[in-house]
Amino acid sequence: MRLSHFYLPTQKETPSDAQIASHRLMLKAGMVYQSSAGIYTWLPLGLRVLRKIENIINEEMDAAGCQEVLMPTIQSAELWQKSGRLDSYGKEMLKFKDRHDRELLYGPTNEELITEVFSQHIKSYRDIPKNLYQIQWKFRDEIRPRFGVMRGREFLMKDAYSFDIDYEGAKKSYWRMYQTYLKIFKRMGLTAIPVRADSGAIGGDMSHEFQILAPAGESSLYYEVAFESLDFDDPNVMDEVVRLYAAVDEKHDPQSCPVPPHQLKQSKGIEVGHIFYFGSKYSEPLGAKVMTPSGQLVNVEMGSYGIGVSRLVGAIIEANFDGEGIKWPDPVAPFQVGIVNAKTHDPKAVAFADAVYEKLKEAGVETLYDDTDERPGAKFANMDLIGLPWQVIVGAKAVEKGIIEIKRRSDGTRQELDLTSFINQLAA
RNA sequence: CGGGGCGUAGCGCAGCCCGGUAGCGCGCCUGCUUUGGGAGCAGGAUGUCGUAGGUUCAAAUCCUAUCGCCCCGACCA
Repeated sequence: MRLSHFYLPTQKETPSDAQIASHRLMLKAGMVYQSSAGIYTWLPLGLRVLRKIENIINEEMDAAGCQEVLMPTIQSAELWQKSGRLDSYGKEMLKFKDRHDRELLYGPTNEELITEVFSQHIKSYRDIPKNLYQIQWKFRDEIRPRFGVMRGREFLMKDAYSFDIDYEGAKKSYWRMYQTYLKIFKRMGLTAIPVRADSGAIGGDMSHEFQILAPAGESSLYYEVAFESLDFDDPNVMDEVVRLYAAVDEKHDPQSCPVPPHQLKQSKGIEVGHIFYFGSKYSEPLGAKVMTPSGQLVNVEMGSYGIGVSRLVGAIIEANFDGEGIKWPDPVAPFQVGIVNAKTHDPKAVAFADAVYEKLKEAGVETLYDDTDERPGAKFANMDLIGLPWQVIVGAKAVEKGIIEIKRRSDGTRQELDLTSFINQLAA
């Protein structure tokens, strides 16, 4: 993509509304535009990151045997009456009426709807277990939205729902998701700590929140220091993770905590995922029953599994930035490479940079080519701000010797080499 | 929902107390110079001063109402 054709409204000055780093950087880097309190327009750069995150989630969910569906954002209030949540969910739920005076709502979550969808066709134990998920916009009318996309009113969420014949099956589904979540967050370059949690309005017995450690986080949690030295590539890591202690502060009782104080750490965390087991809480009132092998009709056993997709964009930035801007982990970066031609006045350098761009494109590398007439300093500052993992700088040596300068955004290291070597290095 | 703050050019702000018809920086446009870390000079464009009433000869400024946004708290993924 040529920058001259790309809509990237970066800003030099810090928007006054932004309090935390990720919010400030997302506005400065031209990723989002605030349309209302807690409601954002995603601009091209931000949307690319959102899509990267969605893709990782899709891949891992599919690999875990789940199937994607897409439910509507607007739901009938009638359904929520059956589950009893129409009133209990409270003012966070946005309700309105259509022209026929029928009450509708903008879905804050989808347990009711998915249960109905499921029970339309699934009647036998032979058809389960199943795990259906979607990535869809939700609306929760927060009292006070804040921190940009980290606590918006409208937000993109992956919500999955498992259906099993009995508790044993449901437990298996639960732990499969637990493991899948660790993989998903790891692929995004994050270390997520699964903490025991309250199940809140969703309800249920077994519940874990997945927290990213960050000072800007809104949750307070306690965890065993051993979490910090976990090797997530170790195949046995699951046993280890499950054994370790971690809890949100409401669930943490210093009296009964099994971990001695010197092995316990306290931190702020950003909740990026939450999984629940809730049995027949929704299947019973909504009549979702299946036949067992012995011919009995039983309420299906359910769990639900959320990931804050749009929140993750903010959370990843909170975990990866410096004074110059964002430092995207490779798997979620909007582009892998940014090309800066530092000699826009030199036709040979322009031709060289054009060629570099074409070759990277041919090699299938996602590239943003700053082909504008800005001065080098402005281009460098802009590249650092938007935080692409690699910067390719075309300067005097490119024209003379065919050597390009490569800057790694994450640690600032630079190397000089030819383009082919760089492409090979990317492929490795 | 309680407490506080702010709405003036695309962004950041001054002007308001003490009414006299709007300004600064960045950005944007033109020209010349410049060209490896957000350039310099010269010229230029851009405003229903959030909205609606009111007071006044005259309102960005004073009064009333209203809408929006932000911060702290409580609440929440």
